[in-house]
Amino acid sequence: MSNSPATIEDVARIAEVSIATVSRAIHLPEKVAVSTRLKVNQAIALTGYTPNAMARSLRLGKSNMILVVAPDIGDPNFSSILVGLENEARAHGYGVLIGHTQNDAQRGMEYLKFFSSNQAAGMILFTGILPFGHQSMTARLPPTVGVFEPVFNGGIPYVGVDDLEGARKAVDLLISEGHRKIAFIGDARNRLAYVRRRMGCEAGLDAAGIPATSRMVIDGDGTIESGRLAVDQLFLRDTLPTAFMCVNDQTAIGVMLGLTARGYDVPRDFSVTGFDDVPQASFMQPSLTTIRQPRGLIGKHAMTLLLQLLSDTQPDETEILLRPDLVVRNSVGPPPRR
Amino acid sequence: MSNSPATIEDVARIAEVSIATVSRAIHLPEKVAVSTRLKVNQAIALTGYTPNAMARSLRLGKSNMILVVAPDIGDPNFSSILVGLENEARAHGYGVLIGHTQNDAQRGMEYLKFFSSNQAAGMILFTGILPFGHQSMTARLPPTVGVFEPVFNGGIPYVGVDDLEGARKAVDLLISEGHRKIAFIGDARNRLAYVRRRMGCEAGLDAAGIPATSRMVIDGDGTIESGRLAVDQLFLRDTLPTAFMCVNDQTAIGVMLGLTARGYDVPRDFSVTGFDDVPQASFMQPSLTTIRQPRGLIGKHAMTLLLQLLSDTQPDETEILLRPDLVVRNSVGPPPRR
DNA sequence: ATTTTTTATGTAAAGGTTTACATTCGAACA
DNA sequence: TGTTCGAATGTAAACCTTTACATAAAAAAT
Repeated sequence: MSNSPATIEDVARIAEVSIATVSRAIHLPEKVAVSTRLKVNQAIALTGYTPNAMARSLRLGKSNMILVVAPDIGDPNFSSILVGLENEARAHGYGVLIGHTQNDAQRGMEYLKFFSSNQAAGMILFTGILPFGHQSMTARLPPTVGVFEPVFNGGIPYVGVDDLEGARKAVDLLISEGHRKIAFIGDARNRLAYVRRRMGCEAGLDAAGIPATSRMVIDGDGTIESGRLAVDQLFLRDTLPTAFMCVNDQTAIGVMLGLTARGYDVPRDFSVTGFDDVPQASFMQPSLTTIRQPRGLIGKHAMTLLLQLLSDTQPDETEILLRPDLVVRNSVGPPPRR
Repeated sequence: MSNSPATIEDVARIAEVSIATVSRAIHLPEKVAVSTRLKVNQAIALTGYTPNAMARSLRLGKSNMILVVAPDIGDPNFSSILVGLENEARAHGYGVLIGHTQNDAQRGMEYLKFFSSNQAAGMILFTGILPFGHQSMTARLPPTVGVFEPVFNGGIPYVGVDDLEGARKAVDLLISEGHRKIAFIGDARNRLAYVRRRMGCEAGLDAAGIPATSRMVIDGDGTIESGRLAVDQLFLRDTLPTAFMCVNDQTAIGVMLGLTARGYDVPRDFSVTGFDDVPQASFMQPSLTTIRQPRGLIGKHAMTLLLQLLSDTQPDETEILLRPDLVVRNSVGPPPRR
């Protein structure tokens, strides 16, 4: 037992073969005679040999790490996807490296070092914006898969949820409860999620024959605070909605807090729906009716797609939209009779 | 512009120096003449050269990755610490690799490959148990720092919160509100956090001269469900407490749900305190009074400690206990008059 | 002016793999 | 028996750094 880790050479010496044979016994076992293979395996067991991944990566010019970049790794929405990503990666011998940008392009750029220095083979991106300052680099993009939002650059596959269908489910629930005056509370209009969710909402309203005059739209920035503000803005108007369909849970939580602060009861006086099903949603009082993102699955699919990309397999699809589920809780009821 | 990334040799050729000089210009700039340094830097800029981290690690026998192992990376408690860890690591040129064990020793073992294959230099461990099956491996432990709980093996530094002080703050609040009959709801008795928090609780009760007969203890497993069960168990007794001091927030949430389900109002009928300040705590109805773990700081300190270990500096301390803060919300009030 | 010291740079080895190519050996074939 | 082929193994180069050691040149000391 030496104190430094065993190398392929140690194994070769003990098995009385050349290092090439050891390497082959590991990676192309069918190319080496059964008897030798046995000797090699015994030697490996004896020495506790594990191939040095650095030497391997250097030789192969390929790393076995996947970089996962998110705006905020503390975000609960992010962390549950991470589980799916990591499981899938590990199952294929890859490790997961994480980074967060805080929406700072500078920060994003820093993570590119992992590619130029060969430390990562591919990237999972949680934001629609590529962390690239210079367009020039776009040419040498590492294999990348987007999550949640399509990446702002053609040709990058992404995995998300069918926003349109999800939004439709939410608005249909409200309509079926009898709501006719529905406000859509959005975040940023340039985000695809916004566009799609709003389209789903409008489609539902259209189908129910609800006139444009009964529809309201307020945009914020997707935070709890912006939900609160949206309520304030609406209360300045002469007509109020009976239901708030929110572009995400944070906004919905803000809306509920805003309504509660004004002394109203949800769902007696107003109904509220969210989108995402963040962990807090079930702990709100009342608990929030929302659309669930199948987060574990999203992670799994995204990683599968990336691994396909890395193995030069043409990926099956370039856009995977998973089916979102309506989670009925207690923030929706029939509109009050006035 | 070749399509393969520039190597040190490309830089050397352009700068008209040897590769050794380029390497030195990067790592020991003071050892190379100003004029040459300039030439080298220009060549680097021109080629966009980034050192190949694999070759570097191979040569140095050291990786620049830190493995972070947690039972569950989806845990919100975990993810906010991750932010602190990652920031500190990145600031020192290290990357963060993540893994989760689901409390499965087998899984834990898998992550050890990152060390035997030289892919990680050190480890941050979120559970008190080392992911080692064979004791024999203990000898060759990678540099490790524990978080939250001390690692079940002497000599491994750890960063956590002063449980005793935190618990004391919680129980003192309850006592100052007038509570005399206080139940401590715990998780597993063999966990150090349990022991310390309970000691803090008892110390407060002692100081207030509260007799043993007014103290109750129920143990569960730290989940929401076990909090609910604890309430059920207590209601089978002849004397009830007026306040529940819970070993963590999950338990406290369970207790609140259990009390609410029985038709009681918190804090009118019973007071409840938690420990941790998980994100949900502020969204409960009523919001939960609890002890905050300074998570970002914990992560930062843990990584600092590990980096010291890696640079062979004798770490300043071997146990860092951060000061926990009492977060007063709405789950505590005076005991009801009966 | 000569020797010694210091400073700047270069040469080459080493780190652990993988793999193209070369070699050996036995089996199959004519 | 001699030739050809295939299978199994070995040899050595390459991947890209860092750094001990050697060398050369310049500065300092005599």
